[in-house]
Amino acid sequence: MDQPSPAAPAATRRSRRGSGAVTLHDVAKLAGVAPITASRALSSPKQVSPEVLKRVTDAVSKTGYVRNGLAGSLASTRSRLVAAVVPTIAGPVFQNSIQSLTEALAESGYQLMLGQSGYVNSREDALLEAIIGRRPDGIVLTGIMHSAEGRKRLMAAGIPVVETWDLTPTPLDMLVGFSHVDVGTAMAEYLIGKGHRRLAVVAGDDERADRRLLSFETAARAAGLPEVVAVRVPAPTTLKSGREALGQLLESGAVDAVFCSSDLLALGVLTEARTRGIDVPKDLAVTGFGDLEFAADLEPSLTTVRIDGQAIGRQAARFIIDRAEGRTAEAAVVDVGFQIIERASA
Amino acid sequence: MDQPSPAAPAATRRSRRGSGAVTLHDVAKLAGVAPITASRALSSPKQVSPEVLKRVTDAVSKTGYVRNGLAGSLASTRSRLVAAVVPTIAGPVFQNSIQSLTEALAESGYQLMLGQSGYVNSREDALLEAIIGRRPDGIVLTGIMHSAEGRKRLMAAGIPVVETWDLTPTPLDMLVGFSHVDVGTAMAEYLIGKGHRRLAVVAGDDERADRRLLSFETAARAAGLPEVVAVRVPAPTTLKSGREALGQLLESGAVDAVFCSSDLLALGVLTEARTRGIDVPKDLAVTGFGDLEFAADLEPSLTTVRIDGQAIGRQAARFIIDRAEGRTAEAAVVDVGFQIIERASA
DNA sequence: GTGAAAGCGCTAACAC
DNA sequence: GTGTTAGCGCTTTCAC
Repeated sequence: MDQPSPAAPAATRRSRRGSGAVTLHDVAKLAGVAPITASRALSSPKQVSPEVLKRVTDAVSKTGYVRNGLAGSLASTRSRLVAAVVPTIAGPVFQNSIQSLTEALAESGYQLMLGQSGYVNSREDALLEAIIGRRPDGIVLTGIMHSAEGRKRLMAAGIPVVETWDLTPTPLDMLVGFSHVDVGTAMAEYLIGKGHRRLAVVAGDDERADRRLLSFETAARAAGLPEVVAVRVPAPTTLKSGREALGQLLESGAVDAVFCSSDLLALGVLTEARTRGIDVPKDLAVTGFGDLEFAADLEPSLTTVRIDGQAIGRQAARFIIDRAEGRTAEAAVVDVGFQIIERASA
Repeated sequence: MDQPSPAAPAATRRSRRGSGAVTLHDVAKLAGVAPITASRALSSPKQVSPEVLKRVTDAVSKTGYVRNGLAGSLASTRSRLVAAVVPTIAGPVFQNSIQSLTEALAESGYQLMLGQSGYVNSREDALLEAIIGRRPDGIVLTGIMHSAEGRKRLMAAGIPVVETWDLTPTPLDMLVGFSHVDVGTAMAEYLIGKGHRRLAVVAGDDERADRRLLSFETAARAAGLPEVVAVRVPAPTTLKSGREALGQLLESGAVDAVFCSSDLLALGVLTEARTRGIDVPKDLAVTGFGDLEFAADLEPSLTTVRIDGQAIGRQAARFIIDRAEGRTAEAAVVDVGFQIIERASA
């Protein structure tokens, strides 16, 4: 049965092109079944007799076969790949989301593809093209897709999309987030309720922070307070920006409460306040945003807005997997809300 | 020339299966060329006459065609996908690397696939299988691949591998990192040189931190100092762990310098020291590891070990792209080194 | 510079 | 439960 050829290594050699790797064909031949049967044995073992199953798994371990997912995806039009787009991975804000997203996906056999759009939207289009080209089973966006071009492409691609970390009356598809407007309002009311009158904001230069700032200002105005002093810093926000921002703030006059658009910024403000001998919270109330892991253990501990990033990631995964498996996703929009965590700094 | 069928939408409908999306065939037909010509027009425009190029690009924009990378990868055995494995994305340590890796890859048209292995190696095997199945053009590992099974699989797969953030005399393939042993030694010598005698370490429970700890202890012993006091904390490290660790440290007697295995841990130690009225650096020297963005702006600013995470990411990308494009990677091992950044805390 | 033919490795659809 | 057939959408090879 063997061709008169030089003694070949265990793994069968394929005809002309290809990677030279072991294929399902090789496994099937070794197990004495048809390729499709080997395929079934690997992807849905129950559909196959125990005997055949054993022969196939034996052949797999004997050859060291690893399924070519590219070929499988092409044939089945299901890639089990999910793309996530974040402004940058360097900010700690989205880490929890990405982590839980990755985990939840992995549990169901899906893999995450990561793209960074930057805070400017210029790269987004090229990124989108690269992503769609891979035919992921879903795309998770950080924030809302605003660009008309982007929306069009995404809709045309017919790939399930989850927008996150924001709320909009006009979601592209699915959505899991919370209202930045409500955050700004709630924080203003919280600080006002604590008796603060001269409010300030240190906000990163990004669109969501802007909206928190705006509603914060509106609420302050509505309460008859003096105009909110706002300092803008570049995104992504840093401790350093926070320190510098407090300096600027103090120059522009008296201020008794600062709402920072990230916990890192707040840590900067806290640090600068300390070096200047400003007592927090007595002389100055400081609040952050994100409730990062370190917020509770700062000195003073940080009053901040808790966003359940894990829940966002998990829910986004659920949404996409449900779609991919053909289950109808029951709800297209989930508002995970937020919570003001009262601690020592305000 | 048209079949007597109901007026169809712009995009041609395909025969039976498939995604229903526009294919290269559709584009080619519209442009009046063969599919392969359309393919060339898109992937190597120079090989095609200007006239044909225009007809093809017009057809692309008219149809909204997006290349199916799955099919392309299958045919060309080049996926332009690179996998990265990190213990967790939640620690800030690897962020710079991942970010610059992602960027460098994107610039050359490659995409990043992200996998989290956790700090325990149990998930690693399943992850590896999932990754290899996608036939990435390269795999970037955080740390060294130790498991024999993992090494075997990786070698068998024939995929370029870059191990990072460490050094070993027996790399799997390519390597870009630095010596943790040297870091430990250098930091011990630095602190000893500053006159400190009672050294301590707060280290995350991970294998690389272990090695820094070990060489730190060895150097202290060699200098005739009393035994180093070590506190282990769970990985990933947190500010909270740092605070608690200092508490433990103080119980075990006098200590005048602490080397923390991450800057976050060091921030915790700094915070706890302040609340206890311990003056840093007068009563206690504190050093970190990582030189995270915030280290320079803490109060006191943090003496720490700078690792150029960006360089690691960039070099890893270079390595893999060079391999993928068939250029011989000139050097298989790059030691990016490290630097002790002297600031106020020690 | 352009094209025809032949797969890449897998799975959906339809048998039996 | 298992097999046959026919692609998924692209690119390689080899012609012209």
